[in-house]
Amino acid sequence: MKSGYKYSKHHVAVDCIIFGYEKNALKLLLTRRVFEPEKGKWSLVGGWLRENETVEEAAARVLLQFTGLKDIYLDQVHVFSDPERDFGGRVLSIAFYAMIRIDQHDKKLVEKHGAKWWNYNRIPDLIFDHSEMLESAHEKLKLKASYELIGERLLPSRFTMLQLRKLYEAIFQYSFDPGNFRKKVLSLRVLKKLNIKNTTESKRGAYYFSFKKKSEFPLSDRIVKLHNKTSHS
Amino acid sequence: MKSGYKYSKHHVAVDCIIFGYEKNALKLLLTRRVFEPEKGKWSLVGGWLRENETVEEAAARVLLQFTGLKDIYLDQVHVFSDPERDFGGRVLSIAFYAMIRIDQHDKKLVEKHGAKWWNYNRIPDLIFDHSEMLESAHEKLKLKASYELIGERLLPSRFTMLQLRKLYEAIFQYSFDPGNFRKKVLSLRVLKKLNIKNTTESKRGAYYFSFKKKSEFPLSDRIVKLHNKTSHS
DNA sequence: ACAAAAGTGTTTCGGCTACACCCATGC
DNA sequence: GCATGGGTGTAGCCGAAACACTTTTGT
Repeated sequence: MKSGYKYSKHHVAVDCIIFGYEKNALKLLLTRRVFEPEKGKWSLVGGWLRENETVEEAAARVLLQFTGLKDIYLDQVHVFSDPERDFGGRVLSIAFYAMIRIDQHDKKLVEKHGAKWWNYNRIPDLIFDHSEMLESAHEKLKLKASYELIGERLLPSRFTMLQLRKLYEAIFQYSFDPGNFRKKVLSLRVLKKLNIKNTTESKRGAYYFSFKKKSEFPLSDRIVKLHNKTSHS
Repeated sequence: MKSGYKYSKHHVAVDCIIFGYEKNALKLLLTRRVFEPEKGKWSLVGGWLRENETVEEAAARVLLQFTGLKDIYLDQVHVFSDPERDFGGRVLSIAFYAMIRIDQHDKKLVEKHGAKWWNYNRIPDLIFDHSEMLESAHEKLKLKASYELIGERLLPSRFTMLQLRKLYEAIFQYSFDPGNFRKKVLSLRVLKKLNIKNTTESKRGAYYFSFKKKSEFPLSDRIVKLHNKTSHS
């Protein structure tokens, strides 16, 4: 592509921290690096940025290639740009984190690329600064999860309150009070209770929930409090 | 610099959203673009990434060049990478926001570069996607200011509670209750009251405050609550 | 006298926490 | 019967919000 600029150019990569959730455990998709340097070592899933795409498109392309999934949730984490970070030369890397539903992805693609899902609390050593990227991504995930109820992109389409809570406990490494967690989550009015019970995880059986679609949100939820609010002068 | 990689390379720029604060108003440093395309139009302060520096170093270099200041607070905002975003060719831009004390910077440098401080609510049209960058930076600034007391890097070394509150009101575009704001801020225990009064902004006079240095934080502040806390199993 | 900011006190409200308690059921 | 998760209720605490009120001083 043409460019009128005459300054130095740089290799740019995207690296994806791909979170998944299965069997009450937070997971991460890692791959063995297929070229030198550090060939064969465990690495985040990444790829090179091409001429005519945004970094988001590059990350989505990499995700598609490794999981067969489109329209995956992606969010920029940070740019890592230490000139020495990649032993093979100066490479900027833009880290993204993604959330995918493990039950939906293409396992054969994962195998084909020599990738593997790892339990989040047993991650092997990673190349370069990938551990640092992972940590930043985890922080960002926690921030997001503290602002809004996540799970729609990690859990199966229906799930019990226990499964949702275990997801949060895995993300925050913290035990939440079951009753309080339930009340808080339900107060957000983003879930709907299904008339189906899961009986595999408890004797009594627990109702399944799913995330409401946009069209299912009632229009009449309270918009403003009924008393005065200080407004800007 | 040597590189073993054989993939396409990209122009990479940094653009800085430089916040300042003066006369009870939030300000932004903008410059006139000095080369084509869009020469002469208002733009964020930016520069090209060089071979042997991080993007943070590039941003700091640009800041030094425009303000004469070192050790400025800088934080990554977002990467903007639409192939069409820069009319002159494919350029990735990494946006940073910075906070500087207007009273400390070198005004001659600003003039020399044809830059100018703008009142935040009267920003002119900006080139490319710079308005979008600005908006993202503002969001990020608000997030930071909601988590911790900022002002140390924007206000003079001593300031009144009124000045601090006006800063927050400028950032959030919202009027805060003076009494409640004061109590909240003081409860954070990060400010110290000086024995000097400012009498220019009120008849009665208001004590100056300054941010505590690290060494001034008491070691004996309560660390944990004295009752049990649910811990992770 | 009055306006305007400084600074303190008080009441109310809502959300979070801890925890008690009953339910349903498989073992 | 008992252990386990499901699910509901409630008392206490704490911080935010609203707002009253006193102080000080320049005009």
